[in-house]
Amino acid sequence: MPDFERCPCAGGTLDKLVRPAILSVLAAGPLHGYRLVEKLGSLGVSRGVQPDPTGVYRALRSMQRMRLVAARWDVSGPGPAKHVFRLTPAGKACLRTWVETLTTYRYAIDELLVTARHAPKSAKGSAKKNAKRSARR
Amino acid sequence: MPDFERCPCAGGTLDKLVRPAILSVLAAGPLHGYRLVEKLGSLGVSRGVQPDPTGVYRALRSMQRMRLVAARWDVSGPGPAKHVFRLTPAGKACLRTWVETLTTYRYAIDELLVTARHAPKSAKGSAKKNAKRSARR
DNA sequence: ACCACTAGTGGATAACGTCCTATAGCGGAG
DNA sequence: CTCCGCTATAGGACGTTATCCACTAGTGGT
Repeated sequence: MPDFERCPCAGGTLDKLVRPAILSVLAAGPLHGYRLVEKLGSLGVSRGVQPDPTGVYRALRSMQRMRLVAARWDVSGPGPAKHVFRLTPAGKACLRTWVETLTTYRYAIDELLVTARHAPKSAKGSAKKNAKRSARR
Repeated sequence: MPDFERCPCAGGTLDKLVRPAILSVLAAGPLHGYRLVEKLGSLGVSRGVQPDPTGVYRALRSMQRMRLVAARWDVSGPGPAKHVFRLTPAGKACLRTWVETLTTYRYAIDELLVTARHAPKSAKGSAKKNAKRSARR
């Protein structure tokens, strides 16, 4: 079997969870981008690896344009200025929508897993082409 | 609250499942693209709507280049020529990898759902910021 | 002075899905 | 007979999203 390192099946391209993850973390309280990245990295959704900061920052700006999060600059503490984000009511509504969507998505994956585990078993067990699934459809 | 019609949270962009879905369907036996699209549409992963044929065809060609599926032309029946695809052993291995990946992914979604449902409840519950500001750098 | 860490960003690229359009075979309505 | 519509496949253009690389800037340690 070939190496599936850069095949989507290896999971490298399964994403789309950055935004709901951000919203989830922000739901616990305002936070600035850098800490957010750290939290996301420890969230399990990231499977151990720190998410790309650029992606997080861009998602934040996008969500800010959508009024899902509001931002302010914090220059009080030490170090560089921090961009602190907090959820807006719209962001909370968005998160609730995400919960519904992800629940549906989870069901879809469940169903797909059942379908996937149905047939493939062994590499040569498909000698039932004559078995005819008579009814059906 | 704004309309979330074109927000990712509405689920319109949750995808990445076309490839494993194709592999799953093909695991049950060879099929040509058009029927495949129909099957995928009735699979629940598609939430009722037929997947975009172009996307399916492109995924098929991509997977053909990766030797995950093999194709032949069927001109025996009536109507236009049909491109019939079947899984290769590599394709079956890929599907098994997908099963592992999606299982992991499902766990990540579960965890994210737990996190998401943790805090947001009402719009005013986050009055605990003073509680633990002391420690931590 | 140099370097590492914190904090935030822009550019380029690639993957993937989606909309619109085009083709070819073929069967039925007018 | 022509037009229409369904089956079946495919290309072009576009938008979104993630990732890699490089950059600015503050702060403190060697």
